[in-house]
Amino acid sequence: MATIKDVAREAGVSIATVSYVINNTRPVSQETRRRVLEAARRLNYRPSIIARSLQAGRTHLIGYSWRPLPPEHGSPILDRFIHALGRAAYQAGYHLLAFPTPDVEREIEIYEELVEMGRVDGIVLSATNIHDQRVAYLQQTGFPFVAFGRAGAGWDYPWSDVDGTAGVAMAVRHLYELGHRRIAILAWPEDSLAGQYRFQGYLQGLEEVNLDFDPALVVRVEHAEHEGRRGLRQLLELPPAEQPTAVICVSDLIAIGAMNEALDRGLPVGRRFGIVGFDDIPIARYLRPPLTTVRQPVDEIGQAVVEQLVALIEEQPLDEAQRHRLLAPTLVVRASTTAE
Amino acid sequence: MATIKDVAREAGVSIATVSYVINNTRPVSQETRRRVLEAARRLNYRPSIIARSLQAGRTHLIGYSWRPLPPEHGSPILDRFIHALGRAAYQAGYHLLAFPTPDVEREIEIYEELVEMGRVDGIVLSATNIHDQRVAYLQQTGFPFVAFGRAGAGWDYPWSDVDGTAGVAMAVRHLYELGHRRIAILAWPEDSLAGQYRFQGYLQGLEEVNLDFDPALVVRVEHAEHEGRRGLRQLLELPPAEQPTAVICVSDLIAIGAMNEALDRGLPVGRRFGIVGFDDIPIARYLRPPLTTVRQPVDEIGQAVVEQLVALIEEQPLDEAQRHRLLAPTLVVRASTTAE
DNA sequence: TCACCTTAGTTAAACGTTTAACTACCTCCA
DNA sequence: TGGAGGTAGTTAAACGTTTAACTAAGGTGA
Repeated sequence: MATIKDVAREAGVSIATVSYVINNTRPVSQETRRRVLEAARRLNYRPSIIARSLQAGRTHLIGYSWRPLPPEHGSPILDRFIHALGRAAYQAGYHLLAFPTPDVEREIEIYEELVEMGRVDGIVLSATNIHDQRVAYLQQTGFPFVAFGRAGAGWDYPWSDVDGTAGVAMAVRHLYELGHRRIAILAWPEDSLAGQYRFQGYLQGLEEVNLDFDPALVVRVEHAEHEGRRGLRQLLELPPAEQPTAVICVSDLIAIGAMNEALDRGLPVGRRFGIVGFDDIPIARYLRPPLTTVRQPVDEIGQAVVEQLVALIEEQPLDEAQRHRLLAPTLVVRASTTAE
Repeated sequence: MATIKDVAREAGVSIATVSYVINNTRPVSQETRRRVLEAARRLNYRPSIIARSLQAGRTHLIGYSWRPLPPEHGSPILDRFIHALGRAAYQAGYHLLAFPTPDVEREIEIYEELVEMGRVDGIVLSATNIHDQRVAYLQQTGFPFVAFGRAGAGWDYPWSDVDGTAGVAMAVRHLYELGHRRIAILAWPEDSLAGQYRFQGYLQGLEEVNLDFDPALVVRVEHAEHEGRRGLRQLLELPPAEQPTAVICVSDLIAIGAMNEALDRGLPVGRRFGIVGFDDIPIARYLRPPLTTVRQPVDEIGQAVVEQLVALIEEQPLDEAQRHRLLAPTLVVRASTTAE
């Protein structure tokens, strides 16, 4: 591997001159520049990124970690998010260091290691929770970080997020327009931040179309298929007149559970009994019936968090609109709400 | 951020001594060692990984790139593979640098950049194809790399792979035992290496159970849901007596297409008309009916390729058994072949 | 003619480690 | 008594860059 020294020798100049030519950081005479460039080309020279990093105190690496989920869940959104991050990072001149964290206990150690060894310049967080120790740690050390997902009360840091409220409200309006008047929701437990916003969208949607809120139509479920099933069962235990004619689910996995339960019971999923998911996971369109769902703008979020993080790292100021970015989801209408 | 100099000053020794203590690389007296450790603890010292990298000429980073797939496909296996790689890399003292490559044209540039700047110590390839320019480049430069997926003819490099042949043969036996005598396969085009091995498993399975090979029962399809549908349609255009009673699909996505088409036509998917997939994607178990499928041992493969790559990087010899590792998949039997 | 500026280049320090080579001291035994 | 050997530590070079400070040469204006 050729170094700057080799190029300097080959071109008959000092290494400083080579550096100035390569980085275009000071005027160099035509002739010398030509010789240097020529020598660099001949030797196939590339500056060592490590030496640069040491000198500059920057690695041009951004870290992203995710928590392992049981394989039967998959984590389609975060998977797509990794892709989006990688792409966006590359465009910004960075690379992505991706590390799955083991158990939540040892998680913070890994962050400390990465930060304190100077492995990465900044960190992207996702799936933050209310009292997130990673946030506490990073905030306290002043290390650059951003999150996919809004900050909990008491925190203030840059984030980008999907506007779950708008997404679910859209779903409510969609169902209302199809004639539904008793619309239920399978929501996450109250300690889920993202779940709260989506639930707000439910309330907001009901208000927009002038429907009364009925607590009996809200079931709190965990993120699992069998929980979706359980949620629907619980709704169907209501007296017939009080049963919903449509159900909004706070994730596609839950929607799959609800749909499976409905179909098992012979409910006509479609126009008469509507089911809406959230995420638009890749197979949503291939389910039977294909699932109407709220699509998260994952690529845009990846792009947004990288922009924010790079600004932080490079110490460019962020105004309020850039610090907190809420991206609009889209409603993808399929047969699970429209099939006759 | 404290450096080794700070620790040396604090402990009243030279930086060399600190280094020897930290790395346990030469005997140091009890007392001095105690003082150094104490100082390091007080200053919360961590060796800079960049400085170490520069000195050692190793980054302890391994690169993994994947090609972007259209979002309606998802790439569940490669997604799980990233997780597995990250975990395995961490355990081996490495980190994972994950980079999606843009168009195939500019792909090779990115590899050159990473390799020649010394960004990573080694590279993991996946989805290699017959005349893979990445393989050609890496082979030629002698840079350490391994692949998830076997080498094409003419190449020789370390790889780990799932034994697709065994997996499909298993599926054939399973269907045979259920009483099927006309078993079809929706296979990938012939230029797919992985597809070839799976197809071999089909032939091998037929032979094991003494069934004749019928070319009419083989349909070549691309990796897409609508291709699975098309494949099944084509099979059902055969005269009734020649139609298959079970179909093995070379991927779950194709199986989903085949299953959707079968159900649309009122075929009783299950014991009487069996469908088998390949991959065991996360939602396979939640399909209706749940999909019988061949599960790829993705975690083990991730582990295996990292072991191979680290051996290459650290110049430990690999014997033949370690150089090429074929991992057994498992057949996950669900209702798509057993439901009454 | 001389001081000063400009231009084009070089020298050397710095980034934070590791490690080979060296020094100083002590102990041991012939 | 003195050399050999061992122990515990230090010095300084090296890894490959960037960049501030310097030098040398030529041009310019008073």
